[in-house]
Amino acid sequence: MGRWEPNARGRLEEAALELYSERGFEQTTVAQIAERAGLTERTYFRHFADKREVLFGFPGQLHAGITEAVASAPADASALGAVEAALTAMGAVLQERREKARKRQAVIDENPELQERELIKMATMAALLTETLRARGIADSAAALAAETGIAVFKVAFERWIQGPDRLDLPTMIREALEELQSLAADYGTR
Amino acid sequence: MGRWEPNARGRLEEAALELYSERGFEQTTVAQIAERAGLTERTYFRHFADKREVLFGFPGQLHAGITEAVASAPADASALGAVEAALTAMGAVLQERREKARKRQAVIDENPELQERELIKMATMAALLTETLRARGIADSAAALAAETGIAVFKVAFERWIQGPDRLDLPTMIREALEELQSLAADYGTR
DNA sequence: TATCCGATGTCAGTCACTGTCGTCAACTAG
DNA sequence: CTAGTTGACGACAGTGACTGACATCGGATA
Repeated sequence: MGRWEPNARGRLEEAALELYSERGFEQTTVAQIAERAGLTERTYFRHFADKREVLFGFPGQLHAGITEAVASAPADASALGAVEAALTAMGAVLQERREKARKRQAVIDENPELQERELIKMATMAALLTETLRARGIADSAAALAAETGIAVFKVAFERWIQGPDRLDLPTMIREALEELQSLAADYGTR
Repeated sequence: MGRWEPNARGRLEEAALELYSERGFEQTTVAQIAERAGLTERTYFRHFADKREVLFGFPGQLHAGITEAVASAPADASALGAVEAALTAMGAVLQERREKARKRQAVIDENPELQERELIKMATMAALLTETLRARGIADSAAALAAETGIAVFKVAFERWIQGPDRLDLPTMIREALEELQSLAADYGTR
């Protein structure tokens, strides 16, 4: 056994989510999180770049899923078809941890600073998605547009899912939102 | 004449943009900005909520333009048609201050913290746009989707505009990006 | 066994941001 | 004209996020 308890990072994540839920993000200090995790403030900052990042560790895991899903989409799929594959793959991952996701989202919804961080994570995914689409041979402009639009669709579907009843299926809701967008676009044409 | 030089806020904005451009955002302290503007650090924080906000004052002016543009769109316009009106109105405002916009964007592009703030400003506009569309009688889900998608389109068009040659017209580029999205959506249908 | 390494603790320091209070010109009521 | 009020700012002290430098020690390695 090591000199310290294992999984320091995980303990910090857990302690932070608890404290942020209990007393709010602003009312929690990093020192308190570290203390609850049995560590020091300095060690917190060795694991997370700042006070917010502790809530955003696992989106990193989604990145691998995105590239993978797009890569394994059928070769003849359209740009938005490939996007659909990526988004539903992400959705499937989230579908597992619904309760944690909901608790986390409740904290984020209460604090603008956290919302900023969430947005930039989404933007990062959009950039990654753009890159992956380009790798499929999709033209630059179409790739960027499809990716940005896809993320917008994901946001809408995620919000509906997290706020709706338990039985909802996120991947399904993503597909529905995409189809909805399609019909909006068709209407735009006939304006 | 007053006890102090007029337009303290404007002087702070100018000083900040200069310093951020010269030595970078992180390497600039609020005290330095205040000093260049002939004020104190405390006064800076009376005008701006934090170190970043000094770059994001004028997007607030865009908000009025959005609601106005959507309101004055033809009654029979589609959801994305109304969005087009809002986006091109914003585009027209930015078209005026191209040089300042470019300088500002260069600073933002260098710093993730500033990108976060920019993203949340965009999200705020999306929310406002959603609200305005609902006021036109567009269904909730369609309004949110149209607004989010519209902002995504705006981002793409803005980037092309700010990075492209001087002669480009932002409102035109917004319309082009919207049409491009439309064709992407049509392709999605025939996948 | 000697040495190195990696994760953590300790401590001092900077800077973003806030609360409080004092100052003084301009404005307003009488 | 005088007294009180207000608005914009300066001065000062304090908290907490975040960083750099260095010490510690169990475990892996030569």
